[in-house]
Amino acid sequence: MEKRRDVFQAIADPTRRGIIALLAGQSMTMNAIADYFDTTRPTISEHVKTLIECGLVVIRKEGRERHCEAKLEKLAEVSDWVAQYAKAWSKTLDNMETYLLEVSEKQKKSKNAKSENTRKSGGK
Amino acid sequence: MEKRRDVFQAIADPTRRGIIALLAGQSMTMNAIADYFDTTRPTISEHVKTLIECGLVVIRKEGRERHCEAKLEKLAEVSDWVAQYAKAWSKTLDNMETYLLEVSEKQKKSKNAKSENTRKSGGK
DNA sequence: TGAATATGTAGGGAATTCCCTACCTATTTA
DNA sequence: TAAATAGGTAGGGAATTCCCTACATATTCA
Repeated sequence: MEKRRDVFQAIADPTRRGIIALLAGQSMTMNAIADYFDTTRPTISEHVKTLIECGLVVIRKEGRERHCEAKLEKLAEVSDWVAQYAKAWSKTLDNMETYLLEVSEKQKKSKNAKSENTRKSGGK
Repeated sequence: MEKRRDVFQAIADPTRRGIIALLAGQSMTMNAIADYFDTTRPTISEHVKTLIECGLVVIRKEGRERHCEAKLEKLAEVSDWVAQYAKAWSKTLDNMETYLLEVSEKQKKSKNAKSENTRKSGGK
């Protein structure tokens, strides 16, 4: 019964991409997430579980609540995979480059004393 | 029973990602593709069909042969989706930026044959 | 403590996925 | 033209996915 739990599989489902979109803005409880969708709470719970299992979401317990936080570093696996084929479509490439440059410029300016990124949550 | 045929679903399958990897280098016939995998030819044929249906592959007929070509612009849908969350993980962001800059430099200047693949071999 | 709240999970059903073995058509070649 | 070659597709089976309705557990509140 071993299911395939990789990031590619995780983001294949539209509802899970929706959950990611929600959590990217702020962390939310299970119920709050479920309110955004037509499906039932248990179903959302399962989707979040899937996201947790592949490292895209972590849970912060707070009393009886579970606050779900996006942990989107794992999406790097996807962008790495796509990036190796980026040379095939230069137009999009330029857009992306521009976007990324812009974002990282902002980051470099705003944070100076923070340069450790050595996480090891679910790493492989 | 309409199946969901979107790019996210298409790249969720490891074999289909393998086919994309193959076709990114050069176009190949169905049989040639099938030779690279353990699965049977009909199975590969189905996978390619899926890729065609979501626009990642096109077919050029040549006699009784079907030459499959990668048409990876559609992957932009994926990279766009990922890019909107890129600000969340700066480390990977830098890698990506570096990579993309490098690639586009090559494009802007000229076509030099320089292939350093800093791929991580630890697939799964 | 008992009720309400937040969430997890079991069990199951319908649809889909992934793979296989035939079998069928189209094209090339002997 | 018959045989070989390239490829498509039907039919089916096993596993997985996605969703649901109970039901169970933990925490907070009255």
